[in-house]
Amino acid sequence: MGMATDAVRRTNLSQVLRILHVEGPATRAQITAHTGLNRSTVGTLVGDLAEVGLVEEGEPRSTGGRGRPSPLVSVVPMRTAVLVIDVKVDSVAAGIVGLGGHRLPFHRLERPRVRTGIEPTVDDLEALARKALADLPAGQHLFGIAVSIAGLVDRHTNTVSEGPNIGWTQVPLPDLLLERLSLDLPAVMANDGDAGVWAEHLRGAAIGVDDVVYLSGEVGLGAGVIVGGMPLGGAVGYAGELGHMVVEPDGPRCGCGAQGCLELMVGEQALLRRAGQTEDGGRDALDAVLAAIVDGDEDALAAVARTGHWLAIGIANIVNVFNPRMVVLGDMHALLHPHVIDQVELRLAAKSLVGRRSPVRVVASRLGDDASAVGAAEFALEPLLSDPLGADLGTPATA
Amino acid sequence: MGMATDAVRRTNLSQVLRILHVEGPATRAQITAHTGLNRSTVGTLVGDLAEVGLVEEGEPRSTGGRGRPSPLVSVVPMRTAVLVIDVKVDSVAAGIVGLGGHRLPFHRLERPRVRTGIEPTVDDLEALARKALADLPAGQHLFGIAVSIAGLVDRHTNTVSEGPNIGWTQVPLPDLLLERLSLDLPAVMANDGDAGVWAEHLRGAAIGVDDVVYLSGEVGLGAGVIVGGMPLGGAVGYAGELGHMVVEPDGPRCGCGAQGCLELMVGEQALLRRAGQTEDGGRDALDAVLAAIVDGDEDALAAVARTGHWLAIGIANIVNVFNPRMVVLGDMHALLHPHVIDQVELRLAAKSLVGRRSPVRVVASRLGDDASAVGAAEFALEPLLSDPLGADLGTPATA
DNA sequence: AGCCGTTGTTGGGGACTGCAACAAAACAGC
DNA sequence: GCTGTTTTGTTGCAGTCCCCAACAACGGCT
Repeated sequence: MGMATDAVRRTNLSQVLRILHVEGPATRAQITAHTGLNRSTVGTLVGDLAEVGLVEEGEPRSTGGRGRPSPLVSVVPMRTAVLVIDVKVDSVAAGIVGLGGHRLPFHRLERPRVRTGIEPTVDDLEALARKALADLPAGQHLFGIAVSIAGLVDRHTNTVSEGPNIGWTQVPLPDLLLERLSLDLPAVMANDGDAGVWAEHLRGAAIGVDDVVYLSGEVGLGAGVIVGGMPLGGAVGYAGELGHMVVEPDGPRCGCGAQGCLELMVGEQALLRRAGQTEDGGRDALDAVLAAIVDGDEDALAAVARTGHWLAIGIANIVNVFNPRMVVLGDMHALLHPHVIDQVELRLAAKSLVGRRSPVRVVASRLGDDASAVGAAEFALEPLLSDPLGADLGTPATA
Repeated sequence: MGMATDAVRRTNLSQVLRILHVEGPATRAQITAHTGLNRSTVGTLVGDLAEVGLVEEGEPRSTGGRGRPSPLVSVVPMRTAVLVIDVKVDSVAAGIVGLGGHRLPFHRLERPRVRTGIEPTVDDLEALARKALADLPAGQHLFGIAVSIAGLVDRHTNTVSEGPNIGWTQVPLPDLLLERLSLDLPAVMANDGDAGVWAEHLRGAAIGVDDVVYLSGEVGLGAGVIVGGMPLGGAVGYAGELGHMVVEPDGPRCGCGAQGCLELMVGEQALLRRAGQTEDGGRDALDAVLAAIVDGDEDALAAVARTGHWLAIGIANIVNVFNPRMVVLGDMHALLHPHVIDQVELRLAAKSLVGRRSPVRVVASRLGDDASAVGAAEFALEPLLSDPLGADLGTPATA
């Protein structure tokens, strides 16, 4: 891979667009300071990006300081957008996310927790996607489609290799959807944990933190990891299945074949069972447990403490493995955060080789339910951000 | 960080030197094919590198094919070298490693497994280092010093934050050594597992494999991880402490404060205890157990099977976490490899969500004892490889 | 009103790579 | 033994991109 001079231009264009995309509008002067490039260079770069319609210039506004006012440069939010599909266990959603992270309200559909087949789900997704596409003003460019799903995703083939809690195998979901929608667009699919941590890293609780682990308990335990600012993928994209780390070899059997996987010990079903609720009570049962905790109910407190115990073991392991600066808890575990954080921090301080020496912040998610969708959208936009002028900007929507 | 045109030159020089360093001598034509750069560009790049003495040109030699013979370009092995110090539990060593991975025989000193203090060890290291430096022909350039050590290494401060099996805390080992040797050189220090996996990746069992985990059992369980071709470091360099992943929460107490850490279950002491040897028998006791296995001794076989059981659990966890293409076993576990591989592969196929779908090769180390030293040397050479002309080539040795 | 400081713009220069033509060196065939 | 072919290294030229310096624009401050 030799590097030619044109790679310089590509890299610099990419950097400018990425700054505007991630950090919001900025003046040319700020871009200059941020990149270290020359004023004149930044000028031409912004000009090139403006020419293809990716960015635009606002009116010069006085900042109160001296000197010539600098116009704010910002991305054109909906000029290029992606269609996002989010497949969770308890709900499915679709929406439009534009450059700069601007997003229209998602269309979300709660659904019963039965192991439904593929077809009914795809039906739902198609309907939601059509609603989302209807939001897109005619003439706007659709750059791609992004799917986030709770399951193993083979990133090379864009197929769901298995959703242990959904019951699918080898489903080329993006292809199915594109066919249903009669669209021909680049597609990406990501595991919900991988997408979630990327979102929290770019626009959530972990902004500026380059080593993060995200744990998000819905029915299983979704997880995602960022090391050195880059998503951890592994050989085929299966990395980060932290929920299937065995922490109790004689524990209950897991659908994955092992016994005592972390997700069995800290998952929703375990908590509900410990609290005396029906395991499959879903969100209602969980709310009941949380209310009981607030009321000081002893059984509920004991149940949460038990979950906290295992969560602390799991996080301590994770800290020893990844030495992150931050652990973000999403979904159910975000709700449990205030009730388990003491246990977790105590264990990190006392019983974790790495946690004792390298401070770790354990915080709740900031993006909540939307994290995985936002992250998937960012993955889909990546080709555009890497090569702003070389990437095909997509066709104007004509639906 | 904006990219200027000079970065192009730096990158291309770096790439050419790296090719020669890692893959050995090559013709200009091969470099051209490998980099995708133009013939003329490669010519000037090689010329620049030759001018500062980093590479040299051999005689043109006919390859038997048609066409003008191309002279082999190769790095000048000992022109720039690093002094490597390797601190293991059972031995310490020092040696010289030159560009291209060429190394003079290491000076290794076995030592008793007592928790010796810092001073005696540094005395030994100084003596070994002086022997190693004496190997270096006068006039050769010493580029830096590299230390590999079995313990937590803070990569920002170059200190040993703790060697659980050595009993040190907060020791700035490279500084101590440089002072003893009256040298003033750039220093790097690395955890033995991190160095080991880097070595196996560049010059050992994992060449060309970009997602690798290395497990090396001496007294504890050293580990190192490469994800996407880059070493896993984490926030301060403590990542990869896989030996302190808790796999048996009610298990024996570990020096780290937790119970049931993996290294307690698969480490040398556990094996010796299970086999009826004294726990601190060291290499002799281990050899006895290995011999007993070959003889078919039932107790020994049972002991190894028990270790294999836990190793399989540990590796299955690791595979779920990292989705590697390869797991390399070093030191004691390399010796155990033939006796445990079946258990490990069985578990990966049956009880690992990721292992079942993404093939993992579990192999024995190829570099053995020298892995960590070789890897540390590569870390020390990194600045030179990244910026061949900008890096200070160091002063000619005058010892 | 005039000066100052900051910012954007423009023209020239330098560095680097790619391209094309030419030279060098060995093999194959007659 | 000679010539044509093939592969490789080298040289001069052109294109691209960034940096630099000078100049212009513009609002605040005195």
